[in-house]
Amino acid sequence: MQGKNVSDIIEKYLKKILAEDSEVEISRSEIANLFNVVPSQINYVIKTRFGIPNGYIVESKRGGGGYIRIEKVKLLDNLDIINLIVESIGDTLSYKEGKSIALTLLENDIINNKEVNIILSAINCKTLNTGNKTIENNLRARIMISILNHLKYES
Amino acid sequence: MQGKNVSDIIEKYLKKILAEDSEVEISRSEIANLFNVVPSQINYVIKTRFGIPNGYIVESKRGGGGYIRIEKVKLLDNLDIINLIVESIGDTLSYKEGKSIALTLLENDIINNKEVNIILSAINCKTLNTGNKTIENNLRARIMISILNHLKYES
DNA sequence: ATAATGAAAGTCAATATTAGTCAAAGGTAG
DNA sequence: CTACCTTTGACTAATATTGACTTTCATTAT
Repeated sequence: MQGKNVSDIIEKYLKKILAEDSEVEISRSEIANLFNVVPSQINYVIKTRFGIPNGYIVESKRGGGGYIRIEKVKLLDNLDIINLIVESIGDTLSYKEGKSIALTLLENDIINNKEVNIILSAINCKTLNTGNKTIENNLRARIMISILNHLKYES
Repeated sequence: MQGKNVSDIIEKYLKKILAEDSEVEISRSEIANLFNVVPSQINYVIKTRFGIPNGYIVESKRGGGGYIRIEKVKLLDNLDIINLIVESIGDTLSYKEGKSIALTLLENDIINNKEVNIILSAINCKTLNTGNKTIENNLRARIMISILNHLKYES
């Protein structure tokens, strides 16, 4: 979240706009130029910081008049988004992705700060470590899905 | 306890900042350089002097713009109860036992009903099933202990 | 209409830049 | 001497940056 690397700065820039507008539409090359980075870094920023787990949906178009549009989704307006998140998990989940999901739930007032911490404790790398990363990620996915499914009915 | 060794000096340095700011963010290599030690010694200092028992939480990020952030947290007054429960768990925990722990926490106003349900979702038999009951119970113990440890403080 | 062209964005893998782990070696207190 | 703590460094892991190559789409030329 700090500003020592360009990806974080670009993330902040975009989120600042999204804090007011619920949607941004950018030209990849323009933004890349603005921050003096290679165009594909914009894809990197989007992929790592604006996925469904983070509460964003991204659309884009190539060719002439191309664009990238980032939309902030609201879980309360549309509980189906939780299903999207569950789908995006599939059967494997890293801690980082799990954390993004928990923070998205927090932002949408589905859980509070204490509950974020409970969830993060449960899916923690140290906690879930079994010596096998694949098994760990499968387990984390199952735990997160179980929690999400429960939240669907209780909130 | 005095500054005869570098680890103590680094500890003091960081705690002096934390006495005013409740949070420090450092670059591992910079601090290592500042005190003329190998980078991994910073990890040693953090591990031995800034753990949860000491009232600190540590977050970090690798790669470009990486950092280590140390946050001082406020320990809560339910410490004794939670410590007792943690000790009673050991390294194995059945779902039934886990459920009674969650209910004990509820009775003591350490968590609320929703939080009980989140915990139960996480330690559920179906969620944690790996085909091996022993492993499942070990895992459940680790998850519960991790959650309990985080319930000791506020962030 | 169809094909060629150019202007976007996407993918992926190599490289760079951090921090983490672990165990061996070196000190120090009792 | 022994047990514990500190220091060191080789190896590992995660994250960021870069650029060559690919795909998609609108426009222009035939």
